[in-house]
Amino acid sequence: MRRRAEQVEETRRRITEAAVRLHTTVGPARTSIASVAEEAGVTRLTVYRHFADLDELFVACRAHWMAQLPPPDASRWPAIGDLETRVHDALTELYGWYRERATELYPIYRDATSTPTSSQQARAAENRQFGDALVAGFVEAGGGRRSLQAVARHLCDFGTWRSLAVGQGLEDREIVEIGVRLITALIAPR
Amino acid sequence: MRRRAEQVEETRRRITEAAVRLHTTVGPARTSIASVAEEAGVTRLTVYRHFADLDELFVACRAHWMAQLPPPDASRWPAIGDLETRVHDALTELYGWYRERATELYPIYRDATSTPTSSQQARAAENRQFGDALVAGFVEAGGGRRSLQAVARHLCDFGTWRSLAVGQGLEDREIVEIGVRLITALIAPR
DNA sequence: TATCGATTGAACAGATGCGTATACTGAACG
DNA sequence: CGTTCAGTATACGCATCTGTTCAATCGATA
Repeated sequence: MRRRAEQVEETRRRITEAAVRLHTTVGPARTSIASVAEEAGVTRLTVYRHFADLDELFVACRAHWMAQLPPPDASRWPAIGDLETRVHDALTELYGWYRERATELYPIYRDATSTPTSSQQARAAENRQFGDALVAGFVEAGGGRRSLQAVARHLCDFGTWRSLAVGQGLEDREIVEIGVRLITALIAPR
Repeated sequence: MRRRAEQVEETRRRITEAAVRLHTTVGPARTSIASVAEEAGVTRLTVYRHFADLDELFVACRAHWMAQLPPPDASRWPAIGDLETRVHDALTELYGWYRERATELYPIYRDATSTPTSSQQARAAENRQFGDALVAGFVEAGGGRRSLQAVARHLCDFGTWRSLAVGQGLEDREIVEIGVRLITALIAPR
């Protein structure tokens, strides 16, 4: 029963991709089971057969979407010893990914509260990893370490990038430069 | 027909305040005409009689809400000649207002897309005024003026304050300090 | 006291979504 | 070639919200 299983998987894939399409366009808040079924060219019942609810479907979507173009790997950032170089390279990498996925990322970011709690926590944890990797080895010293870590996380947030890139029309290198200046200004003694 | 008019106004006020209560708690996205009517202790028909649709109601709410505790007046900021002092004082004032209204402001900020276009534009314009007043007289010179203006607006955005205050747990004075450092770092020659 | 008008109460039709049930189709499988 | 089962077609009951209609109420007003 090889071919049979393949067809089932194919259907599941079509549903998943239809959901991805809706999540990244109209957004999770307006993505109903009915609309997913229609988008996938499938009956509502078929969707129910594969996914218990929208949350389960969302988690599958997230995995599918992330696998296609994974975000930067922050674990390599701390290896860059010079902080200015590190912030520059890391933010360039991260913002490049944000820009590439901006239109798809925005509806999910906007409708974050319509998203399963587990996914919200996953995104928050991922963002924390970015920020912490950005200033790893530097937060331990100095009195303003709370601020430094907070700013690092803020700089790695999609909302921050979007505010400056889309909202204010800045180019990535300009935003990176701002980030570098800010971090170095916070490290430097008053 | 003085008293009669008063009672009509009273009903309108009850509806408006009920809507404010819903907008600032469950958010505009989940505020239906039916729920407003119920919250106001009034029939749906009465709501229809006073407001054509939810957008009209929202605009009335916004005015009512703003009148009770108006945001800072940015027009006085440019008078502060010393940039560091100006940024410090202005951000302290603005962030204080944000913190005071944070819980009410958040649902509106989150459900911004469920909000009438006119209100969205009004909020955007207001934010631009804040940011521009923050660095008025300093953007004209220097090559990084685009960045400076963009950063100023970003610093005055409710989303920025919320990211650092609520998301990262910073106190207002810490955020203000970050803003001051960032602006001065951008002004200072490389 | 009679009238005007804001508000009510009840009801209608329509849209959209949910979750569930039934019987049917058709192709892969043994 | 008959069984199995993913997917279809259709339907039901339930919930929420929408916009509209009609008759009834009830108080301020002239």
